[in-house]
Amino acid sequence: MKDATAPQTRIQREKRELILEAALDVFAAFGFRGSTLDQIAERAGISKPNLLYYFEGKEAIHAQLLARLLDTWLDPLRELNPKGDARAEIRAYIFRKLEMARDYPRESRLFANEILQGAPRIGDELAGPLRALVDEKVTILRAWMAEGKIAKVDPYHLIFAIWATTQHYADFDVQVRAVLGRDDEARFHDAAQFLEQLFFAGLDPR
Amino acid sequence: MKDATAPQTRIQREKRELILEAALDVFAAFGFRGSTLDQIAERAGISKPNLLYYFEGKEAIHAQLLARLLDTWLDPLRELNPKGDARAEIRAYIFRKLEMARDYPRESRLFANEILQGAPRIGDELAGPLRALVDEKVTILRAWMAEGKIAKVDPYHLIFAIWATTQHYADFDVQVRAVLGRDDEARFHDAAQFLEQLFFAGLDPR
DNA sequence: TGGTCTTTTGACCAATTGGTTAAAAGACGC
DNA sequence: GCGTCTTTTAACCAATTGGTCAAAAGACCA
Repeated sequence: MKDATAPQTRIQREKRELILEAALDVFAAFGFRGSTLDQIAERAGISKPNLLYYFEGKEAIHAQLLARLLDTWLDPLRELNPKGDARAEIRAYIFRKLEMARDYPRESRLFANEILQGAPRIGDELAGPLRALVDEKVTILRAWMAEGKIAKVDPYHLIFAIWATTQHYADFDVQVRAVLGRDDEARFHDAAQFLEQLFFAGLDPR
Repeated sequence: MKDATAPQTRIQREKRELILEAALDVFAAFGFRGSTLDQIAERAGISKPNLLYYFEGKEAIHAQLLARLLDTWLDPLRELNPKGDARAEIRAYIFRKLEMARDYPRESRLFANEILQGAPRIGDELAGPLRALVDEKVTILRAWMAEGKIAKVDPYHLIFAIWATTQHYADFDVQVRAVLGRDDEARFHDAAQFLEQLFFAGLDPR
């Protein structure tokens, strides 16, 4: 085995998935260097040599997780439609990002860990595809601003603000929980409502 | 030596400071588990046994850094003055936080790493003093909202949004740089201007 | 200059790390 | 039931980890 390309049997696909699932837990919590193969193997319920039968090594598992992540992470931004209504499009983008923070917090933390550590493994991805996509969407935002559809603000920092405010609920989950109280089920509903107000009205009293 | 309480000689104070400085670099970049004493010793330019002459161990160095951090991290929020002008106070708070992200990015990342990993060492600090401080300031924000000084929004999520948007420039620095281009010196100026607009007017076209 | 206290380090240690190997145990078609 | 291929693991391994120790090297003052 050990060939990552085209896993064949059902059992191979399942085991690889099982390992990636366990690895996501561990890498998201401790970062690449802070995670160990023993931890991952134990969480996956298999032996370490068995784990290494399915993946070439620690790097390979991490790389696979990052590749998958990057593939879907930017989907919400890609969907920003220049032909749609400006406010509706931005609102939808914010909500999609917030949903991702809610539904895929481990992926968000995996990404946060990688960036915090200087993006040693996805630096090229950031400078290339990510930057290109952002530039493209910034053009759309600028057009909307020129048409008077939305306020004239720095479009780059607008995107950063959307990333920051939404991902915060995944990455800083422990802090949010500590402040709001143990299990606030309305958390994401309240966050959505707040972000809507913040981005579309600011703190100006009406 | 090895007694953390009351370091006496000048040389002791300097060496401990040197070590903490090096450790901040390393812990901020790799998190607790991803950092090694050899790394820290090398960056400090001393031998590992020498490092362990000044600190009890890896935990002790990390604990000291966190203690220091927590002591100053919440200062900006503490300064939010209930007797001041609502908008001016919030604006000042945002700017102070942004300044901290600019001037102390390593501290911000150290904190981010700790939270990302589930706050195993400062969980009590979050549930205790942090929560209490936030609750206190939320009361002030609610009063301002009742007086019509600022819009009625969820005050907790408002604080989260300020934390998220400002710390983003320290924690996700690599990503910000990759998107904006290598060395955008106006970055923090633009960020300040944008945040002012976002929080005090939103995206409504004027 | 000698004596004491502080500071520094080379040599070492047990535990853990990522990873290998060879052989055992299953799975599966016949 | 048999032969082959896949899957699993016990037993290792070299390197790195956090940490110790005893002795050397400085610092400082009489």
